Amino acid sequence: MPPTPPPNTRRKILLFAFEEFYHHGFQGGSLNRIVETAGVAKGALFHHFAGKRELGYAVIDEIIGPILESRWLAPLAGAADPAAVIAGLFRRTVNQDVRSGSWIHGCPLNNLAQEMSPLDEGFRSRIDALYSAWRKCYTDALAAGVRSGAIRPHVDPSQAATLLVAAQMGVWGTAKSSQNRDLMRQAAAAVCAYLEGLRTQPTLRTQKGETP
Amino acid sequence: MPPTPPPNTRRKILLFAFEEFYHHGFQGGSLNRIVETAGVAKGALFHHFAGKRELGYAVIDEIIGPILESRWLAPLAGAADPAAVIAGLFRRTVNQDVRSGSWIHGCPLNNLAQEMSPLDEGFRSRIDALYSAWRKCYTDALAAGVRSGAIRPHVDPSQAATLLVAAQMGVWGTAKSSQNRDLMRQAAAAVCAYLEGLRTQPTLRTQKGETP
Amino acid sequence: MPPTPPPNTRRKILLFAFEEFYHHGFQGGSLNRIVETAGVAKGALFHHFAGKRELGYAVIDEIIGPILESRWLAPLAGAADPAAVIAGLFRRTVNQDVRSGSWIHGCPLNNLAQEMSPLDEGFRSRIDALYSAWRKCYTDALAAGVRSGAIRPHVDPSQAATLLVAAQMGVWGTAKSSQNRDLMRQAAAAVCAYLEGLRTQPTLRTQKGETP
Amino acid sequence: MPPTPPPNTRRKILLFAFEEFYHHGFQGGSLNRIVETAGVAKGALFHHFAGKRELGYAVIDEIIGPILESRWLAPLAGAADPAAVIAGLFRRTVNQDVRSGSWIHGCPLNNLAQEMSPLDEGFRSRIDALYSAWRKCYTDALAAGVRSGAIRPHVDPSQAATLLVAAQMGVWGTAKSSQNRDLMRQAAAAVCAYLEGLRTQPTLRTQKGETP
DNA sequence: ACGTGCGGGACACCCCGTTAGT
DNA sequence: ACTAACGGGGTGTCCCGCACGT
Repeated sequence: MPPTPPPNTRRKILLFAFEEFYHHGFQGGSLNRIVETAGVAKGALFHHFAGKRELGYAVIDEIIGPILESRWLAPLAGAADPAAVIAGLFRRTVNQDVRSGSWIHGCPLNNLAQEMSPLDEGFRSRIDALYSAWRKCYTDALAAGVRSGAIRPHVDPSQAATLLVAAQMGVWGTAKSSQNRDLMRQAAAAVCAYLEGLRTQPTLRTQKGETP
Repeated sequence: MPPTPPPNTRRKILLFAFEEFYHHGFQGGSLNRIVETAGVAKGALFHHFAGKRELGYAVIDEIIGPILESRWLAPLAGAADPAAVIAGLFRRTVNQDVRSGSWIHGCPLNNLAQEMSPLDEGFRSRIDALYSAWRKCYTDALAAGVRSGAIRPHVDPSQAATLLVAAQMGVWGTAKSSQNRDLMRQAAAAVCAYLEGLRTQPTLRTQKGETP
Repeated sequence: MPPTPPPNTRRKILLFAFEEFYHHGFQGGSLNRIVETAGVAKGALFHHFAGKRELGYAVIDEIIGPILESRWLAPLAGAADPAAVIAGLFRRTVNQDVRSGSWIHGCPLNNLAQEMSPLDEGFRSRIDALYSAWRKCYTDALAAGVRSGAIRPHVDPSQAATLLVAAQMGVWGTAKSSQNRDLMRQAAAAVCAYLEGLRTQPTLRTQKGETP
Repeated sequence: MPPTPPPNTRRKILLFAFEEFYHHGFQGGSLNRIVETAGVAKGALFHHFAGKRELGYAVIDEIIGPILESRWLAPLAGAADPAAVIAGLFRRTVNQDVRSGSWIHGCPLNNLAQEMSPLDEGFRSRIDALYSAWRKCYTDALAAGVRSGAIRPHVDPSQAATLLVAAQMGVWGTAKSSQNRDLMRQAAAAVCAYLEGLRTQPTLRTQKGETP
């Protein structure tokens, strides 16, 4: 076990590549800029990654995937009231993105999805795998909710999950093109209202993480 | 009456530019390819448009805007049952896109929105104007429905319109990254189910243009 | 005799072409900019001039030549004390150029000479003709001064004229690259001192047109 | 000790760039021609220089500056009779340029000065620095001559230096636009006569390197 | 494991010139 | 006399990728 298990050039490149592609798109992103801002040489990049495309793949696998897992999937584990938890995630993430300013750049996964899915099968399959996992997570949680009685019985978990993921894309897309905080909040509120309609008892309105 | 029954090079460039940007994105789109496939010279392109960016603006203004108007906005004029009409538009357009194969490339407007909104204010404002018009059209139609009794009274037309437009983005985004016809249809069905929930009397399920 | 002998598009083009080439050089000058600022169409330019090169020739023949004649040559006609008159012209023109701000761009004729003489024989011969006329004018005036006794007898008029024209180039060149008014004035003063040394009697220092 | 006994691509590019700009001007010079004649790739050029402008800067700093130093400045170091040395430099350099044929293209520094000084501050300041050094060198040498008695006491060293540098511009400018060897020699002779007038004792007329 | 120098190729841009037409 | 549309070609730029070297 080395003291610093090398300065981990590879990880550094990945992080700056994520930023670059997030801000300029994949095609518009520049490897030169990445290595410059990361403070490493071109050779280092090509030592760790076979090319620009493979770097993009790695960004999805090693950066975006884990973010999705920790932000959207893990919090749902064993949720008693899945619709309420999902609504809470929406509200919390919207607030986080508005505060951090990253809401202007949209959702990293959706950005790559829209830009690269039709152009490269490697991107498409990786992105699709993440969205599939996302839908499956929601589907399972909602199905459990139906069984436990927290979700209305007539709800189709799979269909609702598909709509919720699609709506997530749409909410962040709306934010990006409108650059209007209120509109983004309104879109998120509409999703929350839809989620409320899935629940059995229309209980207390507010979840944790609300902002004034 | 123009001097020559115009060969309308400008229009030809616009159409091929739309195709190019639709298939490769704006940043990935190549002016060389556009003039090559359009069969015009570089000089002609730069005679009609000041540069790549202005060509992109013109594509939005003169191609995408009218498509949006004729496909999604005009059919809603004076609709007695707006939720049903919107649901019909969804089903019809999904079917059209699946048949034409264009569903793989997503929604032209959404593509540009995701790629260019944060990078260029000219793109952002034009795209936002179209989405705003879209939302306003839905809002007005739903509000009229509330007044006429076709839409449930507790529905917030503006919020529902925002969700519907966001969901449209999401449906086509889902299609693009999954390249799965059934998933796209499921997403569209979820939107239609949501729309059904907005209506006062749950009448006969099927609109024109349904496919199994 | 027409009232306005057409709006004289040709003349307008010439004047704006002179400005353009004066400010951007001939190679760097843009015909598009010329016709744009002149408010005429490309066709008009190519109707009056066979091409960029011929336009440049016409600028020399019809704009720069007359300016040279009226500013530097005509005032010397029949001068009793040629060295004093030439010195006065230097001082006056330096002051004019400093006031008008054109000193930063140097001498229009010298600019074209340096840029185009080795590249195009048409330019070179026209420019050389103007400089030859300039030198001949000085030579004749100095020779007359020698005969009249205003100029010291041992002075070689031709050699002195050559030096004076060369020094004029150098003064304006110095001004352009230094962008230093004092240095330009110092260079002009050195030329005047040289001229003073050509005169027979070192009389009163000041000529007309001095500035404080 | 560099890794490989360096093929010194950078130096090769600089030399060919100097030639290109000397013959076609900076704006008229073509990077394509430079890399082609130098036998290097475009990428190599842009690896060593940030762009055309920076390449031009480097040509001034690394090629023209040293030439000026070695040809005009260094020979004056510790000259006992500065006016005679300067006159000798003029005669020698004129002869060199006539023999090599480069006199047709004028003075590389003056060419760039006339073309680029008003267009780009980076060029202007670099060029001005060289001319300032040139003037300072002459000024110091003449001032030393005044102190040692080799130069007449009433001579203003600074003013004379300014005139000499300006005259150098003019001599080479005259050569370029006239393409007349005799005229160039006459102009140089006029400068030498002027220099002779600065000296205390009018000694033997001829310096080394005279040609008929 | 990582850095330097370099290879080509493609890109957007824009320019000068022409032609068909009024 | 004057114009709009158009033709190609050339420009500087810059990018991705590789082959050495340490």
